[in-house]
Amino acid sequence: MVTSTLGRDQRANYHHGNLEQAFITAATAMIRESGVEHISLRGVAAHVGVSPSAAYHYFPDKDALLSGVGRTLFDLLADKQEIAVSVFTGTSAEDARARFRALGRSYFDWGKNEANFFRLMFGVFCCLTPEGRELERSESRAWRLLEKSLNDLELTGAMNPALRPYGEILAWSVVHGATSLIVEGHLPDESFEAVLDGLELSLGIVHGVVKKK
Amino acid sequence: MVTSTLGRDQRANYHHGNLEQAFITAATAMIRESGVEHISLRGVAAHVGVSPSAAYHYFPDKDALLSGVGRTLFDLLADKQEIAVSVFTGTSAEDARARFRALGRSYFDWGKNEANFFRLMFGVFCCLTPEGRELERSESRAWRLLEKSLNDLELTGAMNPALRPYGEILAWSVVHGATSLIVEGHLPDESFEAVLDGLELSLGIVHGVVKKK
DNA sequence: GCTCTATCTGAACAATGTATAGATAATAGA
DNA sequence: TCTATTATCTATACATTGTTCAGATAGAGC
Repeated sequence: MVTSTLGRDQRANYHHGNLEQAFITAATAMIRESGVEHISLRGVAAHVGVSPSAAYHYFPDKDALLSGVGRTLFDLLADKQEIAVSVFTGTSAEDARARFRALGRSYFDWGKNEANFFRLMFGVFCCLTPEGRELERSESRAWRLLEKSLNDLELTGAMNPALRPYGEILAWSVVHGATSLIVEGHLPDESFEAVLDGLELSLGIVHGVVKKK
Repeated sequence: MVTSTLGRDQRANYHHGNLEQAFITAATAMIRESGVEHISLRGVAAHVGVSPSAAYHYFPDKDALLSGVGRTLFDLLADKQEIAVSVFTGTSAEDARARFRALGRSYFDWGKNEANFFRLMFGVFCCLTPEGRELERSESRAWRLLEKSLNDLELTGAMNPALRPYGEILAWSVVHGATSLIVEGHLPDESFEAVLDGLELSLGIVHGVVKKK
């Protein structure tokens, strides 16, 4: 049924299909509802239906498993953001602005609805190396979405060009900071829309492009 | 030597002076150089020179100890910020702007130089209740410093009054977000000054108050 | 069918958070 | 000053954790 060249892939089905993926999937589900701080390797193994030691054939230690989860979460967030942006397809300044807000809001919604994911991604448990993270940032889909959104804002005249060089890091900082502070309970939920309003105002107002309504 | 009315305080010196404070002090020192994720209650107790069980007379569990550390760290940060701001005493727009930057920079410096502290304060281990945190925010010295700084900016004409309602949450979000992202390695260190530049520009530019230099 | 190798299990270990019973020392009252 | 009391700390124990390692097992290749 399976050719010999697929032997290796087939052998990966030994007992549990792709056990590495099974571990990441189970860990993700358990983290989602309990938070990283309450996850044990043994618990994940039990959930997968496998002995704890089995994990060590795929991950050097528990941290590596959590980092694996983290990587998939960054991908998931990027998915959400791509979908959120794709809703607005026009080329007007209003559309560019809608895309920009959708981008920020999807980030916040993710943090709010998946707080345990958010805390893992940006917390102490997701030990991606600084090099790996730097690479990830420059290559990431989310970063390119942000770049594109800001380019649109500038091209449609919805943004002060003088602020363009600060665009990505400023927008990411604002949105990430507000999300973090709200998720951890330091600011009330309503703050996020206000922060978005303020950001939009402060980025665009010099051109007199006053947001409607 | 000690009057009977001080008996209770004196009894607190039983064996180790104020053991509760000793635990917090030791935990703080150990967290500072190793990070919360590597701290054990037993290790802290050993460092204090006391049996692990002794901790349970002052803290219901390990989390409570860490929260205690967190509370002192918020105080320490506020101290740093008060000192940073106090350097600039003038009443000009330039001074107001200098105070504003000093406030942000002291926040970032804290995060950068005391990354382990920063991660505890805003991470998953510092489980202050949402109510307590909300209270803390509105009452905190740091928040009042920020309020005052923004008032100064507005009064000296260094800031667009239309943005004043968003001032605190916007500034805190930007500075906290940039600090977090840099501390966790998602953005390079140099980003912070750029973010501050961008923030200052975006807050003030409508008035044509262009920063010198 | 036999051998080999990847894959997983079982048992073990040290370290951890925490509970409980008891020891110890300071205080209060006589 | 002696005794009883109470706050403070210790010793011990237990379940759970991450991790290691020797061995069992099942599938692949001949």
